[in-house]
Amino acid sequence: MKMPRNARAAPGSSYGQCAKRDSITEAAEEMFAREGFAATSIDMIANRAGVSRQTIYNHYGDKANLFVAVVRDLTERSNAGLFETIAGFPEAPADLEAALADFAYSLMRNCMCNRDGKALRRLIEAEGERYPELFADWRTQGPGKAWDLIGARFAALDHAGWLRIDDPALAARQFIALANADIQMVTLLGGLPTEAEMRRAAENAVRTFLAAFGRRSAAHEQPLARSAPVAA
Amino acid sequence: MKMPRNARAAPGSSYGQCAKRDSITEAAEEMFAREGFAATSIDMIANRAGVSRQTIYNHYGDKANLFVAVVRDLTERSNAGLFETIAGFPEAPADLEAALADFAYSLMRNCMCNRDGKALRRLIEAEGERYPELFADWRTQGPGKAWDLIGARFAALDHAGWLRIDDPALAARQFIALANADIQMVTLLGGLPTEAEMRRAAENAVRTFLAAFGRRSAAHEQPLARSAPVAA
DNA sequence: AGATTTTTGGACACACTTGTCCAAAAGGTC
DNA sequence: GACCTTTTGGACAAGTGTGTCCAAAAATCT
Repeated sequence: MKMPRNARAAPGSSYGQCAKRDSITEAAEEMFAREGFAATSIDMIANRAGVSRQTIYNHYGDKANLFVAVVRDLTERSNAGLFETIAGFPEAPADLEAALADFAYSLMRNCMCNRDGKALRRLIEAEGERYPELFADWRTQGPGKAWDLIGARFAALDHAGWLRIDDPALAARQFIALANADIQMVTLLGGLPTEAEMRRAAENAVRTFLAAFGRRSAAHEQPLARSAPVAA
Repeated sequence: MKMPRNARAAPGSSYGQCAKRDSITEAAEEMFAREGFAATSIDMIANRAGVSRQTIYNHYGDKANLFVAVVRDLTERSNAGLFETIAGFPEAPADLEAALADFAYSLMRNCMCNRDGKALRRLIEAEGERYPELFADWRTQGPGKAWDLIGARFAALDHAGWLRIDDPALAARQFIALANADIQMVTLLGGLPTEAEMRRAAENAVRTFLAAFGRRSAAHEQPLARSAPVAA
């Protein structure tokens, strides 16, 4: 009985099939991200997945095919995590600075600096120019929407009197960029920042973001007395 | 007569030699950056350089050797351009916002978004994790020093009453990060932003930077009347 | 248990790449 | 022109990678 290959959570019958498939994609994600497309051989993937080489050809037919499957998988998971994280944007926080720092932290933790985010970023940097259509989906469905969504949240905070923001999407991009300021060097060289580094990066980013976009009238009488920043 | 290979600008005799060498490194830089180390073959480089394959082996002996030469070359040129650009940091500008925007623009134009910067970034992203020692020099001699230098300039502007900055190096990182906010998507996918895009990115970045670190007392009486940002 | 499907390992052809060797050609120097 | 160096092209061996074929083994379904 031939089973459809795209049924992800088939009940019992194709359990083994999906397990093999998943172990293959997982191994391929790791290897492609670490070594790049050209430097990763099918045998390396088969080895890491604990699977015969032929099984990979049975499932994916082709190295290129496996690669696009990996990219699609990574894109879906990455975007899903992104929107889940955005859903936790602070609504009407008691402490705006702390709430935004928490949000920035979880954005780093769950999206930019987790395994999927790192892998996807490296694949995009390595192959994005040669195969732009491969990542067109990611671009429009991921960051494009994220900027709008976060921008909308900022606009809401503006409307509620917490912030003063003219261009919400720009503010969203700058918020993320500031969060990246302290960790870009780590991620660029292939590493992942520690949780403490991400915490500090989030705090530094939000302090500057609020200095630029915050309304100073409410609780902070003297804008001069900003707390001393933590060296990164 | 055996000529030393490291004399870059030897007078007349080895003119041809250096021309060959340079055309090889130039071609290798292009190919390695575009295709990655593994996917670039010596024949492709020889072809692009208009040189026999054997000549490459005569000069560099090894593919790996050629690669480190490329990285070193790129690092040197990139860092030199970086410091040259930093030397143009505004001293006592009549219009601080315009001056900083010009500086951010030339930083993008001459460092982050030129050919060398793009090539180096891709090589680091692709091979930085596997060969960290290859890029250790770049990291300490390039961005590490740049942050300190730019930070010192910011500190001077603070001291002169133009800005209010607690952590100069952090401000430098955030300044660069803000400049990247609008162009990171373009560069990530392998492209280079247009000059107009870089101008707008610089203006957006500096507007937010000054909103966070600028002294509002001087000329701007009402901080509410920020000019409308330009959509990117 | 019997039937069906998937998986496995190994052999295979084919193409590509690296790095070497070498003799002929081209180029510059005195 | 004679001398020396570099360059060239081509042949070559060794290794590696891709993708296919196939029969035996294992797993799964009924």
